[in-house]
Amino acid sequence: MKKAETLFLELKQAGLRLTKARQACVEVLLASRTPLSVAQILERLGRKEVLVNKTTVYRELEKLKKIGMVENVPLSDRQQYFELAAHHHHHLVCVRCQTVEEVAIDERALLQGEERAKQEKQFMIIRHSLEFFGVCGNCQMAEKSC
Amino acid sequence: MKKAETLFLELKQAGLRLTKARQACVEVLLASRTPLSVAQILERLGRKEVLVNKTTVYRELEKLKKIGMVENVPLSDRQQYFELAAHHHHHLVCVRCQTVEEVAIDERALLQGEERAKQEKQFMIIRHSLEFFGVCGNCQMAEKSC
DNA sequence: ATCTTTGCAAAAGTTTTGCATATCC
DNA sequence: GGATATGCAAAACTTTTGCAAAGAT
Repeated sequence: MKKAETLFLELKQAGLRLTKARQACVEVLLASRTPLSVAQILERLGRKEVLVNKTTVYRELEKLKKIGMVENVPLSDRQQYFELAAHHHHHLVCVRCQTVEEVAIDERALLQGEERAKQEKQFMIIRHSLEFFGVCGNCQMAEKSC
Repeated sequence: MKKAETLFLELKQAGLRLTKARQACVEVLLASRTPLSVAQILERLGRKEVLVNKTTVYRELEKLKKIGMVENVPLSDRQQYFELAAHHHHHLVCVRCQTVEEVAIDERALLQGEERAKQEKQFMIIRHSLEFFGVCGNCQMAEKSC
């Protein structure tokens, strides 16, 4: 896993200044095993005692996306979720309790799909997103006991 | 492809009444090759001269989802996209012009991922969602000419 | 007749914008 | 000093809710 210092260096190389808010946003994303919503990021910034306005967080994430450090993860249609691009992986989303876990996948099949997109549709693929939706173990148990 | 009549029958079997609004929503989804947002559905209902309130459309889609006829497709984090479950496939999204195309994929790799989720994480998988993001042929050409 | 469905208006939640001020290099 | 970044308030969007009226079986 990339260290914070490495990411900060990338920021400077991309021409972004090293501000408190920016560093803290990156640290929060780096420390999270799962994608985060803006609300979650704000909450975690608060815990670090770095008070940042939500507008700033939105703008910050937009900039980090632009330089390719952060990616959107379409877990929900109501709200954006973000993760470090370095964290890219696939997700297991519980439709009951909304927990998100990671799952390993053989990416070869996806590459095959990307290849087909390139050849048949002249698409230049930038990234993909694969999510599984279901019910986690805990929620299955909770349902049984009803 | 399923015909509208078949779907209407399924509605009745699920205990949903056959109203104008409901029929028209199903027809619009059936006629579309790509997932639709609520705004798009409203617009197409308008073209069919079936005037329906947006609240109704939201509620309708919720009911159709509940009986498994419709699915959410997480193409965007800002707004919901819906498609008939019978249309399930994978998408190629152009990040410039937002066009959505379909792409064929060997689903075996996904099944393998679902299997792993079941065994390692005790997840009961309901569905998956796979999207590719990139730049379509048209937009690539448009960019070159700048 | 009854239960379902609908429309409307208002509320709630998320994201964006404009502008003045502060901060970084 | 000059460009970048930030906070605040307000606006713009999407989605949800409550309730009374209309429609389907």
